[in-house]
Parts: sequence; structure tokens; C-alpha cells
Amino acid sequence: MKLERDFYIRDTQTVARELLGKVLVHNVNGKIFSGKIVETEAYLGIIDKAAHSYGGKRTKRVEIMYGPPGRAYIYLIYGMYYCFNVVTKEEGTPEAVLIRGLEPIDGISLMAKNRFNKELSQLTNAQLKNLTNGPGKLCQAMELDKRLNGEDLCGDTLYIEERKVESFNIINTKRIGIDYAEEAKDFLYRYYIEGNSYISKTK
DNA sequence: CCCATGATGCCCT
DNA sequence: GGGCATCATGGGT
Repeated sequence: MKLERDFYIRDTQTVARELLGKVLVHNVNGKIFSGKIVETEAYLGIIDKAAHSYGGKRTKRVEIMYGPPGRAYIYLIYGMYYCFNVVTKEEGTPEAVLIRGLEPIDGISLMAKNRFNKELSQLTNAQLKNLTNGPGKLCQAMELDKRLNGEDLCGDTLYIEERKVESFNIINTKRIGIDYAEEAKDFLYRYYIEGNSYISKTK
């Protein structure tokens, strides 16, 4: 079952938590990539110094965060990697959830090619674990880039669905890589599935 | 295991 | 011109 607009319009921390265990799907002209979401972070906009939209900042790059919920916000970071986010809350409220870790499901051979330019059978064990266990890595594996910025996740190209319900424990910690964000760096806005091997950083 | 470093481009001031 | 919601690599322990 594909997630509908109502899923995304809710409180951002709730969406971040409930995205765990759901499956992100990218259909590239019939080539299907998918992976189970195992790690997320909430970015809350106005009061959150770690968010691009902090203080209501509204520039061309951040504009998507102000738009309707259930769309993709994808931006280039450090000149060479992309980060994939899901826009939440009602239009006008610039919040989003960053997807930080996936457990690969469909299209794993193509992911191996995209990430390491190798056949799946040629990957080392370390490379297998490194296919999608980080925000930049999963974008490279799943072919997510700037062209998909603003893509509607309620469409047929890029979407999130619930395949089966399973139970797991959720760990809630500080976010990663935002040491500049002063008090906001200590906000407990990161969520991940306990024990999953595709978490970007343990601890 | 850990830590340090370089790659590289776009945004924003 | 500074900085960034990252990653791979290389060397030391």
C-alpha cells in the first residue's frame, strides 16, 4: 500500500518515526530500486538551527520545504553527494525528514553497479554493508539526484509503501553531522531500528 | 579499531 | 569567499 498525502501532513517527528520499516521505491523506466527505511532524522524549520529553513529562511534551494507535504526535497551536499528528504506538514510550514539508512530489497545488482561499478558477486562484505547505509550512499545506489527534487511521492516514479507490518524497537538519539547547530545539535530528532545492520552510525 | 584528510560544486552573503 | 544534514581512503594503534 502506497502512503498517501495524509501520512506526510502530520507532525514531523511522528512521520520520521513511522517511516521506519516502510519501503522507498524508485521506478526508473521499469527498473525498480527499493529498500526498507531503517534510519531517519526530523528537521523542524523555524526553531531548528540545523534546518535549512531555520528562522523562516526562504531561498530558492529551500523552497520545496515550504511546499505541500509528500514531496521529495533533494539537495547536493559537499559538492558530490545528494541527500533525500520527505517534506512534511501543511503547505507553508517548512519541515522535512531526512532518510539516512536503507536495507536494500529490489535492484541490488544495479545498486552495486551504481555504488562501486562492480557486479554484485564481486563486492566485498564491507561493500555489501556500505551499499545504502548513509544518506549520500543510498541516493547514489537508488539513482536519486537533483532531477527528482520536488517529485511528488504520491505519484508512480518515486514513492513509499507499506509492504508488511513487523515489530521492532526504535532508538531515538541526537542527529549526525550538525555540530554547527548550537543547542539544536542536542535535539533528539534521529530515529532508527534497533539492531539493523544498515544504520549509518551505531552508538 | 580510530582519526585525519581531501574531493568538489552549489548556495548564500 | 566560506561553509556544508558526506564518504572513501590511508595510516596509526
